[in-house]
Amino acid sequence: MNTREKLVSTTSKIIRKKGYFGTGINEILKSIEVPKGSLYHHFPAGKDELIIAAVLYGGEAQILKYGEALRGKTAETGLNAMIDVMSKELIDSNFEDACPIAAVALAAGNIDETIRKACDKVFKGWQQSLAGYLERRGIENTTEKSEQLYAMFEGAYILSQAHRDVKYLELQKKFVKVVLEA
Amino acid sequence: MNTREKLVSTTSKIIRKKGYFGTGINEILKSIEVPKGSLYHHFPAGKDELIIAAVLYGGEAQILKYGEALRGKTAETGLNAMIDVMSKELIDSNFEDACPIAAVALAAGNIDETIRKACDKVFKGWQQSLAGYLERRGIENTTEKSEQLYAMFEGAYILSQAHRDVKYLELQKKFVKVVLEA
DNA sequence: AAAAGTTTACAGACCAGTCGGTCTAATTAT
DNA sequence: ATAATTAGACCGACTGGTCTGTAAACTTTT
Repeated sequence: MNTREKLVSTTSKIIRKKGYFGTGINEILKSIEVPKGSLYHHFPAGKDELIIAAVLYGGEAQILKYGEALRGKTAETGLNAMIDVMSKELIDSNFEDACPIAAVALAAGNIDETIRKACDKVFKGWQQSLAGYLERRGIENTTEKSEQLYAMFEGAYILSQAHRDVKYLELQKKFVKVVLEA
Repeated sequence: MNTREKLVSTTSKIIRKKGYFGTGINEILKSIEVPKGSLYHHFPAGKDELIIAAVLYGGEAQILKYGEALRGKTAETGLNAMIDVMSKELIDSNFEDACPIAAVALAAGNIDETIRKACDKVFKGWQQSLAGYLERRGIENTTEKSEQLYAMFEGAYILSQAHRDVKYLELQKKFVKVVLEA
């Protein structure tokens, strides 16, 4: 793993815990023992450029995880497996890891517009990927339903994190069914 | 409006835009021209104590707004009015204001536990208030449905903010119906 | 193939500015 | 008088970012 990759993956990790403002360059560099010069060599525009790379990287990592959970299953069992993946992430991180995109997106209205666009792009990628999955299973109105499912999951994730209890995510299994049949 | 109230309401405003880490004490004090000594007189424990007060204050303000939107309407039209309130908030703030609680809750796993508990308390208050509202309209399974509705709204709010388009919130109107009838 | 030049990557001291927080003094209200 | 509140100078730690410099790996020239 080269210096650039280390920077991006570590930033992605810290972002999930502390968001844009809470993630400090010095903290990142210290944790992987990379000097500042290297950071500004790979990311001349500094923090914001690094954050954008981390957002895209985190989004990609997430889509792979979800894709694996969905693969080869019916729509309902696949989505339930995806919910289990989210629950596991929360529990494994002791409820410290937020959704990697939401963690940044929440402050996005007040930071550089290019960062918001990166979040937007990742969200859209997730949604389209899910829509394709539903389409392949002969479901109708896949755009609308995939949008709705992501909204539900995103909200349930946040509520579960705040409560330190995955019950909101579990509840989604019931309503996944309702949405698919709607 | 006394100094304490000014501190709390201003902090609540800034929190919505920048979250816990992005909200600086100096910025708050400067914007309302209050000296530091006053802050530490009213909130001896400093930033965290102020943030908690702001979270509770913001939660209370929100519940009043929503209550007003719901009042005297059927469940479905009331909830649609509530969705409109959220959309209006986003648009009026140029998509800069996040949900006042989510903005803090997202980092809550990594800051003082008492702050997370304040977020939790507000969320629970919202949910119970909505459950009571549904109950009074003769709807069944009100606990589960109010939890689900808040998860949906929370997620739709975040997605709408990231997209700078209230279409995700609008979409909820369709699924409010579905949830109520489930 | 050797030397010279050029690019890429790593390294960290250093900077001005800001952070949350403390402290003492002055002012105001009771 | 006494307590509550306002006022702001000040502190060390930390922020993101700049700067100069080194070292190795490529080309290019001879």
